[in-house]
Amino acid sequence: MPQTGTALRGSDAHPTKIRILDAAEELFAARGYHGVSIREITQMADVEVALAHYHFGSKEELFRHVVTRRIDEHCNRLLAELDRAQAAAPNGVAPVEDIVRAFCRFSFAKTSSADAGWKRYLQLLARTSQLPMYEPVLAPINRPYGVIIVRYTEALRAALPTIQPGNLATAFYMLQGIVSRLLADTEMLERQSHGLCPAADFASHLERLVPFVAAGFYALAGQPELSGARNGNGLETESAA
Amino acid sequence: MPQTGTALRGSDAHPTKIRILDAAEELFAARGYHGVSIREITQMADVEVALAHYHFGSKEELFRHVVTRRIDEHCNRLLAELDRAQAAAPNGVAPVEDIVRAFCRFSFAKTSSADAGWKRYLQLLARTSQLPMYEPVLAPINRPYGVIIVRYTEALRAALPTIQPGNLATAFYMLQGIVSRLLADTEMLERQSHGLCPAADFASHLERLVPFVAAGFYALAGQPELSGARNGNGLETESAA
DNA sequence: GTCTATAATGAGATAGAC
DNA sequence: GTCTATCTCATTATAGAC
Repeated sequence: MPQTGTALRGSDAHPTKIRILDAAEELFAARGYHGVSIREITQMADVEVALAHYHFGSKEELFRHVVTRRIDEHCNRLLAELDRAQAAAPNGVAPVEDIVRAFCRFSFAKTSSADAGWKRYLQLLARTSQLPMYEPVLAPINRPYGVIIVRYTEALRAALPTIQPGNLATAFYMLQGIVSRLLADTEMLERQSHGLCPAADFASHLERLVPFVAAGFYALAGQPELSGARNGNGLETESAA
Repeated sequence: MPQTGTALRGSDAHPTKIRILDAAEELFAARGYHGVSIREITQMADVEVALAHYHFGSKEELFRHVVTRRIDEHCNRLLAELDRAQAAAPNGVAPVEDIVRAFCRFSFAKTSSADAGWKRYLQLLARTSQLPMYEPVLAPINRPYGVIIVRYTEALRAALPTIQPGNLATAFYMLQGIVSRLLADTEMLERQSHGLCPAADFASHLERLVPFVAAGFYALAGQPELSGARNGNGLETESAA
């Protein structure tokens, strides 16, 4: 009988295509795109090298597939969390704290869950998002993620009617930097805190992140927009003796 | 006459060793350790491939030299800025705002100055510090940087006597995440703000970062230490319909 | 869909003349 | 210190049998 769809192989839990994607996800997250070879990936997946090319064509295409496999669910959940926060607010305007929490909830939950695949995918995004990768690879990430930025920015503006646009964009960007670093998880926080803040304890991270970031937003909401001309505001270090 | 030290070549502005280091710094910052070949580096430096091996031995050694070339001055300046902030305080206890500013000043100034070398070095650190690199390469970075963490943590604790150790470590870690992302500079902020926050305008970044982060520190200073047992605090997403 | 075999290229590193 | 030439190995990718 001709099997038209992807079929499970007799003995293995997952079909070849999935095994390659899983291995690629793990290795790309650990060492980046250039730091991993297809041979390593197929070796970890326990399949022949040629199968990676058969299923995905090229290494670049494989990387794209690793990202696009989860990006839609990821973005949908980020939006769903925001919707939930706004629905819980009486007038539809969620407070900053709830918006910040909504932005973290799904990622933190997946990273601290038993689902190693999601954890590695989020690590991969967090670690590579700070590198300027070629557009063909980065485009499938940036396109859906752009919607998230817009929706959250709107929600934050509604929660902070007095905030200036530049302050809002920068504050949200700082939130993203914090979340990204927590998801990248190089155990730096655990080392710096001498074990007091375990890298995997995302419930604690969230309980600290929310008041920290919310207070930051409120502080910037009370600040006027910066003027274009600034002199002597603390960035010159060369002239001083 | 025998020239014992490194000598300038007749026509070029810099000696070979420096040219290789400069090219390596730029390329490693742009694409990471694995994304660059020695041949690319020597080509950009306009020297023969063999010279990279003559001067530095191996690619890994070359990368180490790129980092260690500036790490001491970098760390000394970070400490000097902190000393300056503490000296300016009447009782030697600098306020949080000044400590945060001290932590950013040197890096921000160098990145927005005309010195492209420092900008790339800081980019390299910011971009690779989120990747779990092998110890032999990362050790020369982490050793001197560890002193910075300790000194700044002590200063922050003095400024915030009521803050709990876990909250302090996490807040400082969040500050590092923000600074790191700003230095990595993939122009994400500029895109998200529709050009309102130019990536290179670090004076504005600092004016927004300081009140944001300081408010976050104050918020966490008023929070009790987290208890070990936490249930149902907002990280479960699977069960809900 | 899976395997073996191989093509074609680029990598890090070294030897030895100058 | 610098250059040419080369060694050795790993890489991506493909062709073709099963």
